[in-house]
Amino acid sequence: MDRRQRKTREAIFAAFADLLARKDFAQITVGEIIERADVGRATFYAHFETKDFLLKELSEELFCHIFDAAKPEPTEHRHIFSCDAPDSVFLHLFRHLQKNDHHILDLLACRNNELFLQYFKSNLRQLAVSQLPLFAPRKHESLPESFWVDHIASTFVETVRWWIDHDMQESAETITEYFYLAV
Amino acid sequence: MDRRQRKTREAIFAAFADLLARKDFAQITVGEIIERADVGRATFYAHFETKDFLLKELSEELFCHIFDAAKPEPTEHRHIFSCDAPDSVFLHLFRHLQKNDHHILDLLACRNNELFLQYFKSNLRQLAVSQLPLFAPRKHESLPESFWVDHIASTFVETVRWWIDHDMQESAETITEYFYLAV
DNA sequence: TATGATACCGAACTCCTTGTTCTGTATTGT
DNA sequence: ACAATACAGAACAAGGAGTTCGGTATCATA
Repeated sequence: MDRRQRKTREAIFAAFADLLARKDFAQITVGEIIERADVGRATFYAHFETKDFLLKELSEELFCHIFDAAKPEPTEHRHIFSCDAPDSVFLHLFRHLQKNDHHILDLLACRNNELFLQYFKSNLRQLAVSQLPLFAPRKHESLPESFWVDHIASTFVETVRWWIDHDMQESAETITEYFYLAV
Repeated sequence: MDRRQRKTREAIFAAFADLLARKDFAQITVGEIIERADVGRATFYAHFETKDFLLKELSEELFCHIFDAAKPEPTEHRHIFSCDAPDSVFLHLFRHLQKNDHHILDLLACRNNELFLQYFKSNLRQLAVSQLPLFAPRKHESLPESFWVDHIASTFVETVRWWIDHDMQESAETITEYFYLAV
């Protein structure tokens, strides 16, 4: 890709993420984004069809990053990600989130972004399916799998939100413990 | 309150709820609302400061209705609302929702309405606090209460959403069972 | 039934945001 | 050096939000 394109794209992403840390998605205007990104109006629309597509692409990029880092390698066996193992996949995720290196927390803290949540949960569901046997098999048998998977994904998101609302004072390990206790 | 005011207010609420069943909150314009409600533009703004305030007031009215119907009477004892009791408060809620008599399901199914969810969860948290001792005391002791309460409220909302997504084929009793198993 | 207050209608208006189109300029890869 | 392409920036049309105002209908009260 052209270096100019890359720089413009990154500038828009950065400006957008900055704004998301400050205000809700719905309140952010294209005018603000291009001003902060120092980019022409036509340029913005050459890169992103609409503001919603910008959020969509940003979400995809963020999750591609965080979930690739968290997913277990295919060569590894599942049992090392068991609930109490210190290197649980979810502990990895919580640790990754704690660093907030890609503004994911800002997107989660900001409300009015159902699209973002859909991506998050969609990725989490995939993860949950692979981890399903590790979650209390007793429940697993008496609940529809889709319900169970949804519940794990939702609980993860809500756990992170609770963490954010409490200024993330707990360690990633403690939060992981809460998560496993709740789910 | 003046009869004219009441009628106008109700017409706007009805039109708004109708539209919410069809499209997302963000996509609904004031023009559509007043056209469907057959009400003048200035009249709308005489009743509701903005479109967001309309959602706010509608939410308040809906929850006032549904939670007043669901809350246990102060004269009754808490223990009759125990987990397995057929007249659990949450079963009441699920039954009430199933009827969808006040368009609450439409508001839940429609995304992009974080404000509505805030009201829902706020009410649910109050309910959850009063029901707390009935939820697996083992967990209760090892988790912060606010986390626990949030988790119950969130799980309820997500359970309803799962129900909606699956066309509400399950009975209210079955969903209540799922809810208690998950939480 | 007369009257003053209040709610409503509807049109015109301003302001803001979105998304498009255009011209000229700068940067890229070759 | 050159052709392609990405950019800036301004001007533009379209549409929604919220306001203002003069005229009309409905209310409560006497």
